[in-house]
Amino acid sequence: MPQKVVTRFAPSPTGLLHGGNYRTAVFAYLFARKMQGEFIVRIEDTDKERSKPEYEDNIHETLSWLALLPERNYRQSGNAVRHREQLEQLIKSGAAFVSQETEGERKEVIRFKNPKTTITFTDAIRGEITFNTSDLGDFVIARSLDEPVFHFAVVVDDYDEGVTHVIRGEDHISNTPRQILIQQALGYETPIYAHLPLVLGPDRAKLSKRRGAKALTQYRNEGYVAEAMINYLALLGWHPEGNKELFTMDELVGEFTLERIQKGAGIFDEEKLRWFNHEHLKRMTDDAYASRVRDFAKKDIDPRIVPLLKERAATLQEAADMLDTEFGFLQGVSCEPALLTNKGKIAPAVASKHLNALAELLHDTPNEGLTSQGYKDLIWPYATAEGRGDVLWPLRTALSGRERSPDPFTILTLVGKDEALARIARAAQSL
RNA sequence: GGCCCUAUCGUCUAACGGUUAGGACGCCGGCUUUUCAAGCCGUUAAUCCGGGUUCGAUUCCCGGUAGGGUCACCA
Repeated sequence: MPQKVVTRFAPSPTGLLHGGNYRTAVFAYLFARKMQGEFIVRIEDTDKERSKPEYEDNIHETLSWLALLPERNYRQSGNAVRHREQLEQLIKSGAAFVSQETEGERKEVIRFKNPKTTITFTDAIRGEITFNTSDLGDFVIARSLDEPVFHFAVVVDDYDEGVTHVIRGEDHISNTPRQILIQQALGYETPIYAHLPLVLGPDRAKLSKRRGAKALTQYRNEGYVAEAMINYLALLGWHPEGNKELFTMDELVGEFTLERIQKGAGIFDEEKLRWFNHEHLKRMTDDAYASRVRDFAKKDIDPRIVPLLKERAATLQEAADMLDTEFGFLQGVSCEPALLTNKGKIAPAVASKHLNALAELLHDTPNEGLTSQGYKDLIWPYATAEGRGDVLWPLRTALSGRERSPDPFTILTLVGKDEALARIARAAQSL
């Protein structure tokens, strides 16, 4: 029976993580699930100066938002006993030594004795990569027996946690040879490496907080949904066979392969993310959609407008905003003459004449109301005869009180005949 | 600078020696239209350059160029 696949996401909690960071998590998660293995998360907090609990919390929060749930959770600082033990062993075996320093912050650090050899490993995405380790020198693996440095701690942790596939960013390629050196000195098997292409910002530079890359949680705050974010991230640097682009998490798991990961870097494109978001929003059931908007906007939402909202809003934020703008007419209207006349383009007398005529037309309709199409059938002949712009603009603004809104027929079905008549009368009066 | 990685429309990408180089986002145009959206249709747009290999290169090899990564007592 083949060894069970274990992948890991190993971020350091030294800041808010961006899309590039989480794309790594997406790939590691997808691959683990595809192989029916385990996905684990390890918080690399060996840098005690810069690691902050709030960043760690943010990582877990984001991961659970994205539904990238790990089988196991670790914190690197929790493995201190093993680190010390393995460090001592390395020193005892002569593979590492305590070095007296003339520069730097400490008098003594622990260095790895570089065997000055050639390391070749097969990257699952790029193929064979060869390094000569000579120019690495005797690199530092710990500040002291109890303060291991990244290169050393990752090696021990990955081994102890049974990690079989190290899926990480391309920026780690040049770290790989020294990690392999440590593995060899410790007698560990080298895992399979898969170095992902970098995610770049619009400026073509590596995505970074300094350059304005957003924390992923910010997208959530801006009304992006996890389904869309996962879908977008998965397709940034990877592509399944065929032209399909919209996927659920389970579909992605089914299609995922390391072989189809891109080698070249990709740019994070918010426009495309927005499109994915809208598509995923549109695919939700009305109930699911309503509850998302309700949770996001912290407001109740009229179930009747859900289909309209779905069509118009690309993000939950936009939907929430429309509750007050495009759909604000549900709460009532106050109408300005300037709006009713489209800033004077329609003569007030003409507008009020049409409004009164429309009121008469509506008056004779059944009280239970018509469908949107029904109202259109009722009004259309009159509007066409009198000039659609002159008739429909005053009608729509009288009913909506807004420059932008759904069409008047739709509004009619939503506010009902009586309320509509009241609004029309009030508008006509104001002219 | 040394070492390493990479290179198809503006962007994300398909092609695994033979295609009019396909799709998607965006852009632009049209249709629809009372507004704003949405929707539908359409247009524009790419194999970095130079050598090989081959009957035939986006595809394989070499070189160049460009971009990126990395050279910490950060991860």
